[in-house]
Amino acid sequence: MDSSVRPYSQVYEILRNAGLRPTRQRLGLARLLFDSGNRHVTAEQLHGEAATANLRVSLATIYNTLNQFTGAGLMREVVVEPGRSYFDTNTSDHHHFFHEDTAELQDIPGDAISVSEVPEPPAGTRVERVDIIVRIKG
Amino acid sequence: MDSSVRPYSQVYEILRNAGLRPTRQRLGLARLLFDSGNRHVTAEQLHGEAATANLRVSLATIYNTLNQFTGAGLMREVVVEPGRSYFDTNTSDHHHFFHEDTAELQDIPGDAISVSEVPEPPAGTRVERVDIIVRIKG
DNA sequence: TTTCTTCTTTAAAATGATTCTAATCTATTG
DNA sequence: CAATAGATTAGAATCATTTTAAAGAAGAAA
Repeated sequence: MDSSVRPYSQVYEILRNAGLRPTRQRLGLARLLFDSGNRHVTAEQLHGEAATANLRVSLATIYNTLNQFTGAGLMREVVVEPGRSYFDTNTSDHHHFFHEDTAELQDIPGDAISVSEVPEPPAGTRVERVDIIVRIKG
Repeated sequence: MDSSVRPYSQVYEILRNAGLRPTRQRLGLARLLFDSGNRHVTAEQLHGEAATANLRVSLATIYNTLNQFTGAGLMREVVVEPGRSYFDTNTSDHHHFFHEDTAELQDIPGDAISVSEVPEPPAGTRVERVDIIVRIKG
């Protein structure tokens, strides 16, 4: 149980359970994403962090991985701005503040917000998810 | 008060009030947008409609116009999907259904939805707007 | 009207985010 | 350890949107 090995074992399981091969790049990215609380990242951001962490990963792989993680339910995609995607490691039922000045996303804590009445969806459809974005300015 | 002139007079005023020169393309687009109830359009869609209506407008002008109308408060931009922008002619306080299958936007009628408690924004910020997207599937 | 100035439109190029391609690697299985 | 199925990569391609610079139209002044 070497201390340099332990950090990997957690994300290793996450990947196995998601049916994704635990490759070097996926393990590294998973560690960056899941080892430090809830995170909101763009592909470019994560690419930069990977470089800083001496993890060589191409941008294409960042996109693949982010999409695979999202597909596997490990992350959620949050759309707040045209032309940029944010990925959120918090998959529980929650909503967001979006700082229009800094383009940063922030979780709205706990039950600090909720919808009083989810409206009846049009006939023949079902509600998949409700997204609330509270846009704020400095 | 020729019937072929009347339709223009309404949008003419809209543009004047917004401080935008009533050019041929802006008048035409305004008519497509505001003359038939609330609409949700993408730039490409509007470009197609303009062509159908024999209004020659470049795509760059469609984008310019949509952004100017939005800046002037005549429309609202609704972000639901990465990589595509919807513009809504309904600027009143309301929210949306988003059909994930057809990628169509639909207004949530009247007060059929509301936020019970808008959470306290982080210190030093104010709430600019609250967007609710109810994602539905067929 | 004619002219002048300013704002608009436009085609085409540029940009930025994301996806695809096809070749090269690597994890897993036998 | 060899075979194979899946993953990674650099670079090209794509798509929506913005910019550029030049030509065109609107408003104001004369």
